[in-house]
Amino acid sequence: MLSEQMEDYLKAIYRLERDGEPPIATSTIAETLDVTPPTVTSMVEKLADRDLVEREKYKGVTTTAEGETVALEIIRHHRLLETFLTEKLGYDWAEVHEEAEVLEHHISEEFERRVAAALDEPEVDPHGDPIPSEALDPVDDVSATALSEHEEGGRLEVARVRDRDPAELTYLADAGITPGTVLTVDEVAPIGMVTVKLESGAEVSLPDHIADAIQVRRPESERPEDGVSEA
Amino acid sequence: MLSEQMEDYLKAIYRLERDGEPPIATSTIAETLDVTPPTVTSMVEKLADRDLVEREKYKGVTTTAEGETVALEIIRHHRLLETFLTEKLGYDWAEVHEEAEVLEHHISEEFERRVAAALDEPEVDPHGDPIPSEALDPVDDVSATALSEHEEGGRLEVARVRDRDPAELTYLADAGITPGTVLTVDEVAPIGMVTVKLESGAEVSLPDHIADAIQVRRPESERPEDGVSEA
DNA sequence: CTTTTGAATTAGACGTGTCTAATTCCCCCC
DNA sequence: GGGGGGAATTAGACACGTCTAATTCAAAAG
Repeated sequence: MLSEQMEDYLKAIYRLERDGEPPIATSTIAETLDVTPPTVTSMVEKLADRDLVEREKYKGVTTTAEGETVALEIIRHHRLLETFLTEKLGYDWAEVHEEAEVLEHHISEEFERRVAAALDEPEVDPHGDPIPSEALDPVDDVSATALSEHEEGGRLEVARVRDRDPAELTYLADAGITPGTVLTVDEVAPIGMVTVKLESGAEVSLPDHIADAIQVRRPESERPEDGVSEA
Repeated sequence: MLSEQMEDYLKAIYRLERDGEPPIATSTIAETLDVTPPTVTSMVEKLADRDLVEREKYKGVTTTAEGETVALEIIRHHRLLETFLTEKLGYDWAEVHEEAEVLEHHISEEFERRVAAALDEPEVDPHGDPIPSEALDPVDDVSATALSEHEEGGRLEVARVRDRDPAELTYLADAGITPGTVLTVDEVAPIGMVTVKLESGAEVSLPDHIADAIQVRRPESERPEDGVSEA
């Protein structure tokens, strides 16, 4: 699992990228998170080791697709929580931030889903900020069931990998599967597994529970920008 | 603040005390929390340093009144969360434990109050276990307002200190205020402060926000046992 | 093409929570 | 009342996230 701190760094870097110009400087991150620059350097090294950010020494960092996925996930948690606290628990909208800031790191995906459902899949939080959607538009799950139905054989682009377990993210990344990867589903091989073929020709077999985390779309479809700003 | 781990140790020790015979052995705690005995020894030393447990070397530990307060607080969080997840988010009662186990360490007192209110101050959780009450029976708050009204001048016993910030707990403990302490409210001195007099004759002035955390009752009143078992 | 200077990194340290291996202690049994 | 044996503690290590102080780098200024 990613530590709470790693999630915070990723979230901060992602936000800074949207405001200013990437790459993001060490000192900027340090100020944002209220830590010293050496601390940022060492944390950023760890993030880079896990391919969550791209790092150029002395220059700064940018998030990778994978890092961005994590950041969006946390931002989604945050905004969903703010909405929930306001709508369902009667918090004043001004006081939800602190609570959400903590809880965003500790809720499960199950909790996220249930809260979103209870709120009727909201698209903006009480501050009016857009809540990053769980699924990015024309999206399916690469899973035995979902795929045997309609996309089998077709070219698909990985849109997101909805998984917060870095062991699995790393596993997928090592196998060459990250957001942006184009793949085809080869067959719905042994029970409980899915086999996909990458553009490189490599074939990868995945257990269903991992395949389920991969969200895909048709390669050429437009990608409506996901508006995401300050929380 | 207490770490998540410290809270877990306290909760475990508290529970073990209720089952078996105190003092609780190092090895018992180790098994419960799935850590090694040396780890328990070192953690227990820290807990003892903060007066959250009483320790007898080579014998074991028992919780102090202060440690018990923390344990009960966490257990209350846990059971309130289980109830909330079940009632309001449609979780199956069998699957709430994991989620509550994590969240119990991260919700604020505000969240706790609002959840309890939303559930109509429940007294048992979905497993049927009693939810430790926020206030112990005939209880008031030692705060400027609460006290200027009815208990001014009377003898009061400290029932609980509802505060999870150890800096404040330590501050109070150092001042001689812990559960069981008998005190009188001297006057509602400068604005935003409360002055209390201890049996020792010492006078302590407290800012309202700390005084608010102290819950008192009349000294001789019965203390109906707070039924609390497994979660 | 130097020099300067401010930012970034390295070096070395610390507190927390954990571990394994070594040692010490308590207490029961003969 | 001395041994043994099992439990507990000490010793020493490590990963994490953080810090300060020292060093190195890069890019702008001359």
